[in-house]
Amino acid sequence: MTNTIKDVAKKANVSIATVSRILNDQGGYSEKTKFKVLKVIEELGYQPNAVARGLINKRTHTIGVLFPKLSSSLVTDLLDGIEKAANDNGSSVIVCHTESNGEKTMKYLQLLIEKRVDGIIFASEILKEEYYQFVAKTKMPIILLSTESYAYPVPFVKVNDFHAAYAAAKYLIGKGHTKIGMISGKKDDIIAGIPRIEGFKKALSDHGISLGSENVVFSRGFAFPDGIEGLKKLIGQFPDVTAIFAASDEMAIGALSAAYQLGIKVPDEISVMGYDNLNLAEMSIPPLTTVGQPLAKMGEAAAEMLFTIMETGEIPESRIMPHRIIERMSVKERKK
Amino acid sequence: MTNTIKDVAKKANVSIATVSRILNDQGGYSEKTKFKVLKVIEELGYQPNAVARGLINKRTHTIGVLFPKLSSSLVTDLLDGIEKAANDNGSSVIVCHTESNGEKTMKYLQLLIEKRVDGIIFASEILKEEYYQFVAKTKMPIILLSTESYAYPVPFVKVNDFHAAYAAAKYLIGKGHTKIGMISGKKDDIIAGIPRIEGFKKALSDHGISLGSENVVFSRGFAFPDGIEGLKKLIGQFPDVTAIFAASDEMAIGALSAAYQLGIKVPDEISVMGYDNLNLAEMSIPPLTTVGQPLAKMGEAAAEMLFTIMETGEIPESRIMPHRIIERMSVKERKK
DNA sequence: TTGAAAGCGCTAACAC
DNA sequence: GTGTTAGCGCTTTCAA
Repeated sequence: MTNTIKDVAKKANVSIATVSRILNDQGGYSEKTKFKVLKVIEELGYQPNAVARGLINKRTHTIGVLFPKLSSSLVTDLLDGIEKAANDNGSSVIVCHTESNGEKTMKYLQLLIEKRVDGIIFASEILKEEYYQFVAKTKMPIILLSTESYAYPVPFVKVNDFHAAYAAAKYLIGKGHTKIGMISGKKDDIIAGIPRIEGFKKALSDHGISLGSENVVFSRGFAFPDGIEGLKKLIGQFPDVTAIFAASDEMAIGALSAAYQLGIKVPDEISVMGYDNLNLAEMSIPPLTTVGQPLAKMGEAAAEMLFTIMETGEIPESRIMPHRIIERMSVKERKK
Repeated sequence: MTNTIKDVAKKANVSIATVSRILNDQGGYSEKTKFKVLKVIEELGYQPNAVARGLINKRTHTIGVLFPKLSSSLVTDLLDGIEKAANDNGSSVIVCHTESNGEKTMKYLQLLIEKRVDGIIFASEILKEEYYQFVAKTKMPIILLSTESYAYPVPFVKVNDFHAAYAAAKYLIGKGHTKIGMISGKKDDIIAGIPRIEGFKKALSDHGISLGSENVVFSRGFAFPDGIEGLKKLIGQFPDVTAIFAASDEMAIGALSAAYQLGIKVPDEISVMGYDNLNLAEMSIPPLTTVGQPLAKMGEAAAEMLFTIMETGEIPESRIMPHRIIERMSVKERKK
């Protein structure tokens, strides 16, 4: 069995209180005792039991993160930031993979609550009423990451999707394009779907570019195959298109692939722009021009907001993180 | 404050022992009491405290995973499998990002031990003596994932890199290539470096293909830029090369990019083969032929081995997972 | 079928 | 400076 504070106390001929004090640097002991105790700790290879500490301190130094899926670099980059901030604050992170499944999500939420994590980060997904009520009841701190709630007062950190999409379309217009299409994600996704579509449309109409139903193609999701299909469909309904804005990098890369298959040269014949700035984006042929979200920073911010809540008890303000156009090689200036 | 078992007991007019029994389905109570207690639990929204349970049961239902980096789909796929298996076994997973840094690794190891996780998965990195001794002392179960130790008796799950590289080279030979180059990873990496290089060389020599120092190019790591540089260097020192085996998919994709920049057509002029079968591999242009590791399955296996240890106390056998050639479009048959 | 009480490993209030 | 002791929220004997 592993040694406990009792074993240390006994072997050092002091009380457990003294050992505890030394462990927590609280003062109230002589240098001599400290030295003696530390020596015994060393000899015994004693490791304080964080579970017992958590029970009494009501602080587990653990936060929980819920993701709809794990295998995507979008998630990984967010996680990277979360983990970094957590580590800097002496906390660990438990990852939960919900598969966008309501039952699984509830199960995980319950698990995290039972484990008494210090807070929860809920990422990249709609916060359903059921979820919200469940955690609100426990008063556990929660932050939304890369998503937001219109119905509940939960602080979030994300990019402004409308503005970012607007900026992307504007960039394309600035490059001389007027026949611009969009491969959008899910039409009814109120976080990553609608705002990007609306931002795109607004940019076109603000710049006097006419726009019909042929300009936008809808998909089932935001993945690679959706981009392949998207491009084919778009070319079919809008043959004049010279530039395409895809609602995710994976879709943009799918579009690149489809274009290649069809013998369409990017960016010479068609320009393609993505959204996310995943690692992928610099590895594609040609490297993808895209609108970047500072994913790692967003993850960090979310975790830090959680720590703020724990320390101050105050609910922090939501944070809109800046997006940025990342210019690479997939968009070409179009001569008039 | 959240309710405790005491509150439930009081409100239901029973002892906490009875509530505990009902919570744990242990029997020894009437249906009537059970019903009454369950009702109170419902009313109070009571959530058992897993921390207190962990303290007494000496089981936290949490495992820790150490990764050198988080932002790579290799890791994500492994994590995906680990999370799945953990969840199926009612456990959570804590992720730790070591950055291949010895100090950080030790700190994380200590953290996990203090948190009394049920076991540790150590992934994709050399198990240093210091690490091993530290966890061995605590008798905490540990599994190596996508790495192995020649010095210590720690069970592992991984692919046989030598065999896999051999298979890749043989595949290229089978396609009629005789001028075959390799963009290897780190020359002194005894897990992912040397075995792949040796497997590659062995395949060539077994098939009567002469082989000099110009056939292999070494890199600093296994990343995208290493692949770009690698291809350029290889072409420089081995201009006749018609097929290239890269020691990772990211490097292979780097090679694809470099070839594109140099105006070299893949697979028409040069065939390229990768290693890992990441998601990336099917998104490249052309889609990448590669040797696949069953990453998610490997993660699952590692987690399951951990649970086996906890249940039986026996150290399970290491598992060599099967590799597989994934044929896509980046390799072309060469006519004699 | 149920309850009282000890104790998991630790912290903190109080006493000396 | 140091020790004693009462819990944190739970499980588990032992008795009744």
